[in-house]
Amino acid sequence: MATTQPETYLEDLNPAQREAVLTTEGPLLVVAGAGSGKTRVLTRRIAHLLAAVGAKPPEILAITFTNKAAAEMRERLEDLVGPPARAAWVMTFHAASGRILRREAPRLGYRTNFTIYDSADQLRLVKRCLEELDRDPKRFTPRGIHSQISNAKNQLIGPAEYASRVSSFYDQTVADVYELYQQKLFSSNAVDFDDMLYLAVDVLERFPEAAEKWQSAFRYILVDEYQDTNHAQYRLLRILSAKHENVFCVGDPDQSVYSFRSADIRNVLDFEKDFPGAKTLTLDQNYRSTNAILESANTVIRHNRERKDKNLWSELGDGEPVRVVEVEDEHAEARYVAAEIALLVEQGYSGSEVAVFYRTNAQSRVLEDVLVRQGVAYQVIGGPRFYERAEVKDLVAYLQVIDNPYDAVSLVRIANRPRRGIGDSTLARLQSYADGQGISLWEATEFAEEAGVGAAPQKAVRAFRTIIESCMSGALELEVPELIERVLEQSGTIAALEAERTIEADGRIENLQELVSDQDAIRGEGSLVTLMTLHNAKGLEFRAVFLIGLEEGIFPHSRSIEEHGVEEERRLCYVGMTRAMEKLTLLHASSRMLYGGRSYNLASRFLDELPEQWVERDQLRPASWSNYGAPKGSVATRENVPTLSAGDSVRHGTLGEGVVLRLEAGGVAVVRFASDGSERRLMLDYAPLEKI
DNA sequence: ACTCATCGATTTTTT
DNA sequence: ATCGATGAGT
Repeated sequence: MATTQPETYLEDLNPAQREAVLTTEGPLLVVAGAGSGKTRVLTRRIAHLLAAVGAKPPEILAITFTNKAAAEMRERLEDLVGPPARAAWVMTFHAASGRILRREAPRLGYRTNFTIYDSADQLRLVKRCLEELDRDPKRFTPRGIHSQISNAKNQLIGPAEYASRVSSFYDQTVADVYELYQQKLFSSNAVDFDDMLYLAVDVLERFPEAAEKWQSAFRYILVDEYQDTNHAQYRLLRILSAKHENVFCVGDPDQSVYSFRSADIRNVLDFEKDFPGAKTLTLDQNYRSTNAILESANTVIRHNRERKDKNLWSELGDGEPVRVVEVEDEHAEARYVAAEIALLVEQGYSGSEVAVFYRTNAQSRVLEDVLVRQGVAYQVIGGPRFYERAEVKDLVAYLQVIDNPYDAVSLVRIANRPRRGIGDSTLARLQSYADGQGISLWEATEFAEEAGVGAAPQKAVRAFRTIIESCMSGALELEVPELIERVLEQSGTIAALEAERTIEADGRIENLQELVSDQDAIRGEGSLVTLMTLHNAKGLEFRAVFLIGLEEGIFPHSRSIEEHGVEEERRLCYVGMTRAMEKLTLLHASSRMLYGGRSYNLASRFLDELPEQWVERDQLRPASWSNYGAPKGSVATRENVPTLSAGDSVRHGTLGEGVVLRLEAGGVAVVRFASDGSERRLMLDYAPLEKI
C-alpha cells in the first residue's frame, strides 16, 4: 500500500474519472454510462482513500449486488494496493447486513447463529402458513403471497404496518400470512434474505448505540450499481453514512432493469435531495463500442420519457453498421446465428468474444440444439444455479440442522432425504405434538411414541436422530470438508445416489464432490461462445453480440407491456446493445413457437427506433431449402469443405483437435475431441473443421 | 409411502 | 412444448 502512488492509479483516468476518484469527502453520485470505466473508478478511488487520504482498510465499505462482483472488486483492489485490501469491507448488501446482524441479532431476540432461508425455503414456509390458516391454495398461491411479503420487506413495511394498510381480502390474507410467517421464522431462529436488510435497518434505527458503532466504523462507503438499490438498501446507506457522510454511489439510470425485485430508480434521481450537499458527476466517454453501436443504443434509449438525458460518445471510430435481420422462424434464427459465429471464428474471433442474448431463458433451447449440431462450443450462463440444485440444498440443510436444530424448514427438508420412511404423516404428528408441548420439531423427534407415530416410522425417526447427533458431535471436532463427508456418508445420501445407477445420480454425486473439493477447479474450459439472458449480460462486454427474438410480445415482453410499462424493457435493450464492442446483430423472426402454438409477432418497436444511418437491414427469405436460413451476401457453406473419413485427425475452430469416429448421413461427422473427450456431431458444411 | 397421470402456468434474478 | 405441482391408484 505504501508503494501505491497517485501517479500510478490516476495516470490512465480521464478528467471526469479523476474527479470521481479525488472527490472523497461528502456525498457523491457518479452517473456512469455503459462502458465508461466505472469499475476502474471504484477501485482507484479505494486505492486513493488508502494511499493518500489515510483511510484504514476496515473503514471502507464497498458494496455490490452479487458475490461475483464483490469477488472481482476484491481481486482488482488487491492487484492495485496489495494484501491490506483484504481488510476492507468489499461485499454484497446482504453480506454486509448479515455481518451487522450477526452482531446485533440478540437485540431483536434472535440468536447469533440464526439460519438464513433462501427463496425456496421462504416459499415452503409461506405454504405452511397458508395451510395453517386454511386458505384456498388456488386463490392464494405461495409464490404470489411470498412476492408481496418480499416487496413489503424491501419497502421496510412490517407485518403490523402491512395489516393496517389492507384494502382487499387478498391483502388481508397476505397480512395474516406475513404475521404468521415472521413468527415462524422467529421461532426457528431464522431470517430470510429480505430480513437481512429489513432487520439490519430495524436494529440500527431502533438502537442508537448500535447505529453509532457502525456509523463510526465506516468512514467511506461506496456503492456499485446504485440504480438497482431498493428502499431498504437505501435506508441502510442513509443510516450507515449519517456520521461521516462520505457516500459514493455509482450507477446508470438507463441500466435500471430490476424494478421487479423492488429496485427503485428514485434512489438515483433523488440522490441530491436525499443526501444534502451531494455532488453529481457524469461519465459519458465510452471505451468499449464503435459509434454505430453507441449511436444506435443512444437513439433507442432516447425514446424513454422518464429519463435524464445523457449521450455516450467514443473515440473508437464509426465501425460497421448495426445489422437488423429478419428470419422466418426461431430455427432459421438459430441457424443464422450459428453460421455467423462460424464465420466470425474463421475471421479470427475467439468463441469467448462472441455472445448471444435473449429475453427469456426458454429461447436458449433451439439455439443450443443448432449449436451442438454445428459443433460450436458454448456455455449457457444462468438457469438453475449450483446452490439451488436439490442435492446441494439437501446437504446445506443437513449442515444447518446440525448447527441450528431449531431450523424447522431445513429439518423437514432432510427428515426423509434420502428416503428412510419418515413420511408426511409422521412429520405432521411430530409437528402437532411439538406445537402442543411448546417445543421445537427437533425436540419432538425424541418423543415419537408420545406423538402417536406408528412403530415402523418410530424406528426411522430414532435412526434419523442418531444420524444428526453423530454429525453434531462431528461438527465439534472435524473440519468442514470432513464434516461434509461424514454427513453424506451417515445420512446415506451417497449410498442412495449410487444405488440409483443413473447418469443423473452420477451428476449429483459429482456436484457434491465439487462442493467438498477445490472450489477453484470448477471449470476452466477454453473458448466458449456465451449464451445468456439480457439481464445476465449487464456489466459484460463482447466483440460480437447477437440479440435474438426482437419481436413484440417477446421483447418487449408481453408481461412487461401489461405491467411495468415498456421503458424498463427499453433499458434492457440498451444494456444488451451496449455490450457489443465491434459487431452488433439484432434478429427477429416472422413467427415462432410459443406456448405450444405458432405465433406471428411484429418486429419489436425497438427496431423501429434505430437510427437508419447507422443500420443495415436484411430480410432473409428462404430461396431454397438448402440455403434456408443462410445469411444473405455471405455463403454460409464454406468453400473448402474437407473430405473426411473415419479415423482422420481434424482441428476445429473452437474445440481444438479431435478424431473422426464415423460419418453419418446428411454430411455429419461424429468427432471425439481431445481437449475434453467429448463426442460431437458436426455438420461438415458449417463446422469450422480442417483435416490435419 | 411411492408411482404415474393430469392440469395449469409460462419474464427477467440476487441474496 | 415443457415443467412442476397435485391427486388418484398400487
